[in-house]
Amino acid sequence: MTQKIDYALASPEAIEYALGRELEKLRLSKNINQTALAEEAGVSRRTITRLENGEGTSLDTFIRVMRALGVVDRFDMLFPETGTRPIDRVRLGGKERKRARKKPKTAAGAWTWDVEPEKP
Amino acid sequence: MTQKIDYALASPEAIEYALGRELEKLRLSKNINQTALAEEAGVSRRTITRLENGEGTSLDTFIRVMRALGVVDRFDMLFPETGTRPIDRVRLGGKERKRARKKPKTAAGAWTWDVEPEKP
DNA sequence: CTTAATTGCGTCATATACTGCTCATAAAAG
DNA sequence: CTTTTATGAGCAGTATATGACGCAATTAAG
Repeated sequence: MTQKIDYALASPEAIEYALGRELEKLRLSKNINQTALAEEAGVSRRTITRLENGEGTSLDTFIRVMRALGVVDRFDMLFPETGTRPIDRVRLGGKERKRARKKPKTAAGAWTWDVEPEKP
Repeated sequence: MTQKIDYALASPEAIEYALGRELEKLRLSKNINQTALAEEAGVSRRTITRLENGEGTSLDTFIRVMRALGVVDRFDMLFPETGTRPIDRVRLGGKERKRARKKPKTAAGAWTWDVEPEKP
C-alpha cells in the first residue's frame, strides 16, 4: 500500500518527488516506457528519469509530460476560482486590480478587508 | 472578462503563462505584493516576476509559490487515481508493476489489455 | 534457468533558471 | 494634481536543468 503524501505539510523537495512518482504510476498504468514517453513529450529519457525520481526539473518539462500522458487538462483543477468576486467588482468599479495595495502607515489602521476569509 | 485557457489544446508555453497568471490572480486576491510573496516562498522577487509572466521557471519554484499562497494541497487534485485497479492486482498477484511491459515481437500479437480505457 | 527489455545513474558540454542589483514605468494613494 | 508604491525588465555572475552518451543493475519474458 502506497500511502498518499500530505502536500500541505510536505517540503517542496518531498512534493517534487511525490509528483514525479505520481507521473511514473500514471505512465506504468498506461504501459508506456520512459523512452516512448520522452519522445512523446519532446524531452530526453534522462529528463524523464530525473523527473520521476524528483531530482529537479523545470515547469516546462512537467507540463510536457502531463500533456504526453493525456492529463494536462487537470491543471484546471489547480485554480477553480471563478475570478474576482462580484462584491469586489463593485468596489473596483468593474475593473480588475493589477497591483497589491500598500500597507497603512499607522499600525493601527489595518483594513478589515485586508484579511482574506478562510476556507469554509 | 478573462477567458479561461483550454489546457488540453494549449502549447506548453501557453500553459506555463496561464499558470503564472493564475498565481498572480491568487496573489492579488490576497493583496500580497511580489516582494512579500518572494520572501514567504524563499525565492527572489525577480523569480516571482518571471514565474507570473511565464518566462520560464522550475517546478521547485512553482511548488514553493503554491505553498506560500496556501494552495499547495491542490496538487492532490492532479492525481485522483486510487492506485492500481483491483482487477490488475489480481493479475499481478498483489504486487505493483515497476516497469513497462515489452512490446510483442509479432505485430499481430497485440494484447487486448495493452489499450487503456478512455475516461467515461 | 537464459535472454531481452527497462530503468538508474555517472559524466560532460550546453542551455536555462536564479539571484542581486539597478532603473524606468505604471498604478494607486494622498 | 503630486507622491508613494508596485511591477517590469536589463544585466552579470552563479546555480541548476537538459541532452547525449555509455554502462550496470533490475525486472520481465521466453
